[in-house]
Amino acid sequence: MDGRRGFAAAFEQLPRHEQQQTPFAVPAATERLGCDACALKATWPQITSPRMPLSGATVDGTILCLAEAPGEEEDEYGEALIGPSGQLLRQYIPAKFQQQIAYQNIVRCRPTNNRTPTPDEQKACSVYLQQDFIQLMQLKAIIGLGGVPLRQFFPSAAITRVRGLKFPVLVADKPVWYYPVLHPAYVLRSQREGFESSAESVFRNDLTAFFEEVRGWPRPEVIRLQPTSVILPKTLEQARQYITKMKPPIAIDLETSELRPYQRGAELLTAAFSDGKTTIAFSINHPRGPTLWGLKLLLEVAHERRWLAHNAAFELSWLLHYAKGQAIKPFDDSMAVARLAYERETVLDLGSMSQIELGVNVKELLKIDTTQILRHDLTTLLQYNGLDALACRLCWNRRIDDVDPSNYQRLLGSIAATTRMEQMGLPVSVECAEGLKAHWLTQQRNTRHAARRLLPVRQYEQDLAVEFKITSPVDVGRVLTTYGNLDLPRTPKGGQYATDDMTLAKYPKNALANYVLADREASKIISTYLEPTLEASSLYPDGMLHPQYTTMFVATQRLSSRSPNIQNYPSRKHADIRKQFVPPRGCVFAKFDYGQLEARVLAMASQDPVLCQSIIDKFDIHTHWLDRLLEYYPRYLERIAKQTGELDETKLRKQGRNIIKSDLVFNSLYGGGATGISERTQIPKSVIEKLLEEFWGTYTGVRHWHKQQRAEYRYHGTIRTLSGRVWRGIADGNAPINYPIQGTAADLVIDAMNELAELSVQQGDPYLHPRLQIHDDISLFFPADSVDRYMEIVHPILTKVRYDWQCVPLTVEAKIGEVDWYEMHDAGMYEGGYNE
DNA sequence: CATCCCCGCGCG
DNA sequence: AAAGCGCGCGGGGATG
Repeated sequence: MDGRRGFAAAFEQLPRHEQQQTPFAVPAATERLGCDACALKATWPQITSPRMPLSGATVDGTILCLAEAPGEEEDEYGEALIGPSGQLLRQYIPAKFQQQIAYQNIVRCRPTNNRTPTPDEQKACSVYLQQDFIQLMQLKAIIGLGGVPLRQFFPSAAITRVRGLKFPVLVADKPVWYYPVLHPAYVLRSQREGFESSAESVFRNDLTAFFEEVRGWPRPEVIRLQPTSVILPKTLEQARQYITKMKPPIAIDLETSELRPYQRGAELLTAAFSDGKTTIAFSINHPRGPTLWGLKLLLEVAHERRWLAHNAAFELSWLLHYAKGQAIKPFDDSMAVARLAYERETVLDLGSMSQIELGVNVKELLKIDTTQILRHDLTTLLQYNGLDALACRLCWNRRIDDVDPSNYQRLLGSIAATTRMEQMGLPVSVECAEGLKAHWLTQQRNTRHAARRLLPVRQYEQDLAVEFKITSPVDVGRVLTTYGNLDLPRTPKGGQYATDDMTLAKYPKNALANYVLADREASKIISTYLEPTLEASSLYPDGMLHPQYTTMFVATQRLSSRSPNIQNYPSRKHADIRKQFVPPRGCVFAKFDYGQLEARVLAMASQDPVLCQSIIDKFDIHTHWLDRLLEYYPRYLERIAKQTGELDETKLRKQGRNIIKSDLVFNSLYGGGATGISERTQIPKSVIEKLLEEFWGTYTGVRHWHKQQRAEYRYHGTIRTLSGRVWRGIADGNAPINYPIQGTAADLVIDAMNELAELSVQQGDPYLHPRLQIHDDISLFFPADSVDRYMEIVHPILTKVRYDWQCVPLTVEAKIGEVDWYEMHDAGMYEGGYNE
């Protein structure tokens, strides 16, 4: 033997042809007590234990630490979790628990080079695991290390998403808790000299929470969800009898042919109601059995009873569509409950939530392909529909008491507001989009044509006998380096040549580099910003664009938008793309932009006296820091002049101020450092360092708050907004600083958006309803003849003081667009109050 | 042909 | 250690 020991080394000594096979590949080995690897192992005398026995508290253990597979030490000594990973884990086990813990791996042989064991290998070893579970009579909880054991119990989940959340599982027919944590080997890999990585603090915090709480956990319970328990009433009267007995909120689940009722071809197929005890499902307009009463019944519930759904935006959009203006009762949302209770933006789907709350994944019970929904028979679909409603209500019951009411209400409000916003849609000008598209297509043709005539491109095509694709970063990188003699840096990840904007802009005289940039500009504008508008009329019979908002899937709980993403339409260069969006006849665009919202929130969070006072006094800190920079580095404006060709002193200062604002002031306030700032601004690092010393000497309160945020995340694994929302994800770098600011800012805007939306519904006035939300920008359509009146209603709501921590005022800048979303003129700056 | 990742880039 | 953060989308290219 050489220095290496164990099975892997033994394997490497096998003749080559035997190595070719995957060492552990096992065909359907579940009945055999063993796999090829074990058989092989037994033939090697130096391996004493052909299968790894349970270790630690093997008989009366209440907790099982379950890892993936043995490493080198485990393999040699035949004991689980004794190597570096095991040592890291054991470090965090409190002394009083040590006698109660058993240790085991899913797979019992060491995979070559510690590779992940294959599903077949895992399956083969599951027989052993079953024996261990039978042996552990007192087992209460499993601490699952990493993704491999997790997949045995929760196949659809990702470990980084579900870690730190307990859920019930059945082992040897007995329910126990499964508590997933990161794999310690992953933590070790992410470790660096001198301080704790975010993976390590997450790992430590998850384990600490487990040992603090496990004794208080209730007995785990796995719920049985029976498809046959779903009642399928035949008549309206029958159905009504069940519903009158249901306790609110009544969970509603709908099956439809399209996501939104205003899409072309949208059809409401079936519906289900449940109160957690009684569950009914019925057809509405399913082609294999439409009912005349289904829709009527659905609307009766929506109009008369408090209801509930999982991701209520979906059900609400259909209810609003059919209610035709009649009021819908308030609702609950089990997904919103999960969003707040799980303190993360992941594992919120009903399948995951039911696994976590009920110990059973409702989506695994009846396999329905929702993209081919009409292929399933009606009864199966109704049962599936009913189980979803049942699971929704049961999950809601489990967690509703765990969530903060005001944060829950805000989330529900944003669901209602965005759903109505989506439903109303945005009028577009097809003629305008067509004109813009024609212009950009010409642009694109010209650059592509010119690029192909360049010598390096022709040589490249000739030598490699391929067609040069200007849209391919790989092609561009190769041509520019090999045939164009440029020395391009590599991308951090894939090691390809970097051809991004910043890099190519360094070669302003290189013709190909310029064509590439021009082509990217044209392609992006055409495909991302013009084509969606032109497709709107085929997707939506009303001809309007209906971008969809999400309220729960962003870490900070900002909104996000898709199909198309209305939140990233150009606003700086080529802002005229926004001309496609026009107000309805007789209306104007009214756009409200919060001024320096995040800086204000940082002032509220840090209570930094200098920052707070400069905001209250409307002192322009960006100009101040530009002036301070010029003190250290007088040539700065000259340098900008050289780059931009700007000669006017005032304009030059304005340009300088804007660069300092985004690349130095905001960058620093969000945790950026001298290296990055120097790189972006091209100001020498030594200058930046001196300036930053002064900067942080000024904003000591902010610096202290930064430290506090990092510390809270390290010690508790949590990040929270001023409104008390908690996030528990894996945060890298400066997220603990950025998250509370972005999240709090989002809350303030969403509060205002919700209030406007509710007022609009209350007063039956569509002009009070927000139509667009872009983080710190809310737009509405005002009647052209009453702009002033609406302005006076809207701006106080936007700048209202809602929390005691608002120690500086909020401001909004109003703009009015008579013809479109591009040509806008100033319509006032409004400042709200604040708490002294 | 579908799915995934990478790259690049628009917004706040 | 070095690091602003948060998104969605389109195209290329590899993979199965």
